[in-house]
Amino acid sequence: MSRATLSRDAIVDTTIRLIREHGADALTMRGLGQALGTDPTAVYRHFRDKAELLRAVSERLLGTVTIGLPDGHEWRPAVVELCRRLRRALLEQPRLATALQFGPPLQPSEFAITEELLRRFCAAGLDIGAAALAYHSVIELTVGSAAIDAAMHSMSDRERSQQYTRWRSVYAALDPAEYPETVAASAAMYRGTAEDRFVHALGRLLDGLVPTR
Amino acid sequence: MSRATLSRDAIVDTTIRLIREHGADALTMRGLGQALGTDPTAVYRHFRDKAELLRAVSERLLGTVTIGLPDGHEWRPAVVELCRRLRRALLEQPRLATALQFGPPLQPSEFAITEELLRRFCAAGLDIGAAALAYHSVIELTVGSAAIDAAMHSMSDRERSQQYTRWRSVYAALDPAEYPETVAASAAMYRGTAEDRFVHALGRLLDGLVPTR
DNA sequence: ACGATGTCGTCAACACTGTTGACAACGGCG
DNA sequence: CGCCGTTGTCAACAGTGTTGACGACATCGT
Repeated sequence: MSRATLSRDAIVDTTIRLIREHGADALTMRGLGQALGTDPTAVYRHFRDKAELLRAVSERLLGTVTIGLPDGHEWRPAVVELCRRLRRALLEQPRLATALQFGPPLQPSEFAITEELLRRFCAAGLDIGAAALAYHSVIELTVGSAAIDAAMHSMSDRERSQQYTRWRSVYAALDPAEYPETVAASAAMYRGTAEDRFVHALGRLLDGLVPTR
Repeated sequence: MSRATLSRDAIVDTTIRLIREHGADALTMRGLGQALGTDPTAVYRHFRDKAELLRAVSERLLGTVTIGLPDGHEWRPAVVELCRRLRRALLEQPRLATALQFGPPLQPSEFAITEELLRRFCAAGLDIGAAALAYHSVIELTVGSAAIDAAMHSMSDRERSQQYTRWRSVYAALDPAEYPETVAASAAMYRGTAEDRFVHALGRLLDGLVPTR
């Protein structure tokens, strides 16, 4: 049992790996210690508590969102791509959605995301106030899509499609007298991937936010 | 120490009260038992586990969403009002957002919400497939707005506005060279109430979802 | 070169969580 | 009356995040 030496980066690495493999809820300090090959409490030499560790994890995940974005003067593909990436990052860590509201020790990567979105909306012709509103709107949609899809995200493609099918059949089996539209729409519910549905919703939201004069 | 007799309804009542007073995270079975004046484990005679109790809580909260909705042939005010109510219900129990994805023992009140939204979208002239997409879009936005606002919701009005102000000053204090738009928009960020911002976003989303031919 | 200093992994323990099984008091039924 | 199922009580278990004392190690100043 060699005395492995840790670092913040190494801890964040295996934390993300564990979350990817077993889900965020299954992340435990003891399990983390075992995966690191050290005593669980060794992590506390590098992070004050679990919350700070998770903040570092979110910072790592959010850091990849804004890099290498398409840089043309077309605002819309850039916004869509940024939101897709943000959604994927949020999906990796469901609690991250609520952790966004932790008050003014904000993460640098969050500032980068905010700046990028505001810049694109201004480039689209919105004044600064409308850009701020658009920013809030887009973030809310993205967070919501990630939150709803979070539970399904840990399943395999096969399981997920099975789940969607089961879902649809539940809708289809409702009493047509009480839920006529739901029964009629059952085949169309949860169609395609969750990301497809999100991109569609985002497109309609952008249509409404940036009127094509 | 009189042997108080419980019921599912009474347990759900005080559970909601505790969540309202101390937040959902602070809800513990021992605390619940104390508030009920019984042994904590007595709750397990009425609910299999904490998850089932929370499902009953969400069913109770979601049940109020669809009742007494404005019933004219104008679809838009009805959709907005329903989403506002849904958002408020979700705010009361943050975990409820993710709990929505718990698979086919769905709650009756969820079906009622789905049916109502689909009906209104069909009344707005959408075909059934577009109505399903609109349903998903609107739900995602509502859940996201609730999730983001959840942390602030437990604070008093005074605390909340202080928090918003602090937030804005953090944005304003950023390096203008690196984050020009954010600094410029700082005064416009988090303006008004969170519900105002949500209603605005929902309006723009509906504009995009239901084109005015 | 060597002792001091501070970093960092280890171990035991604490307070807390949800949950279970044995026990007993109670009320309704034959 | 006597039985029995319902339901509150109690002790206990496994698991969680976290803390403080301990000790090995590397680094640094003289």
